[in-house]
Amino acid sequence: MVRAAVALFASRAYDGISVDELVSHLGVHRNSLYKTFGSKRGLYLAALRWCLKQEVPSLIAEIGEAENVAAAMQRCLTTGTAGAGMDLLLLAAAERAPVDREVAIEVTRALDSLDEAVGRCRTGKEAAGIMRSPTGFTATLLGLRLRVRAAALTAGPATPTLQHGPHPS
Amino acid sequence: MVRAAVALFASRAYDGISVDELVSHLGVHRNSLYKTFGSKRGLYLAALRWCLKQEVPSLIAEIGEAENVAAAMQRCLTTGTAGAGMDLLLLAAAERAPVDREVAIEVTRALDSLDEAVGRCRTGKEAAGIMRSPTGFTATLLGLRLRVRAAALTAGPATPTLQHGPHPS
DNA sequence: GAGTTTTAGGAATGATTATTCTTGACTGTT
DNA sequence: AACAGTCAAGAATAATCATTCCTAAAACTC
Repeated sequence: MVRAAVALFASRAYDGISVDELVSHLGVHRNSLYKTFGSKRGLYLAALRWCLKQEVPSLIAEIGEAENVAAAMQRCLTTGTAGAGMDLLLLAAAERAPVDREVAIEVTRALDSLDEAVGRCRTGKEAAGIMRSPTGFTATLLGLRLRVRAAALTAGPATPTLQHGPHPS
Repeated sequence: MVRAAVALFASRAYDGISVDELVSHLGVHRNSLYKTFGSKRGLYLAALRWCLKQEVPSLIAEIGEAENVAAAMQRCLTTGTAGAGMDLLLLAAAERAPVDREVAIEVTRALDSLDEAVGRCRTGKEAAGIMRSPTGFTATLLGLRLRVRAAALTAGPATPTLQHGPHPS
């Protein structure tokens, strides 16, 4: 159930998802939603936390197994659940974190974990060009995913998952 | 007037800004808003287009005058109106572009212009490490600004404009 | 200075929102 | 079989949303 909520909250902005849409797509019905999570925001926070708890270690593992920074980026952008997970992180950072302190805390904690993983990784010091800190890796990751999402509507809905990858070869 | 709309739309998500808030912060009153722009979305598009038309050349100029890629990044992140302008671009890309095709077209055009400027710049080929295409520069730029915004609420409102710059020295 | 057109200001409107309440069906216990 | 409690399903509620309409004031023309 939370997984379906993650997919919905990752697709559009928080205010663009109505409770009616949640209960119809989640199978669960209105009363249980409020009984279990208290409010729409409660469900959102639960979805965000569940998503980050499983997404951040997954991304860290991908980074650790990559042989260089470019490969790590590629892995992060193409790993299985990265689509919905990273989109939710992206939306949370862009539109909820500035107005919801708990979301901000959750988001910064996740991003800091990623930074630390990049710094610990043996490929961390390879990022010497423009990204002098591991923050740059995380920022580039989010920025690339952002561009893919932003361009999705311009070329028809038949666009595959990734098109603007960092290295086409 | 459009400038004030840019500042508002850059601060929160599109659905989080009500028309009441717009007319009270813009000085102009409801009737003229609908007479001039037709709808809330019309005003949003006008604000986005006005903002991009003046922001993108400004960023391109900053990139062109920088002596290396790191300096270009620093310039882009600290230039005068970059705050509101880049925040609006960021929010438009994250939450409006996936659901509004005209916004998507506007955003991708702006980002592609930035890419082209980076590629033409004499410092473009310096980005050899992880960003093998100029797209990486733009992505990192957006990602860094995204992190600053996301972390703004975690450490109290007294945080200065930039804290997570790419190189603290 | 009178008449006409525009403009401001705010009160309706109708739709949609998140949340709660009521009603009816189902389950477990004795 | 009878009763207590849980749960689903949707109707009601109160607020807010974007948008339109109406009335009065102001500005411009002649």
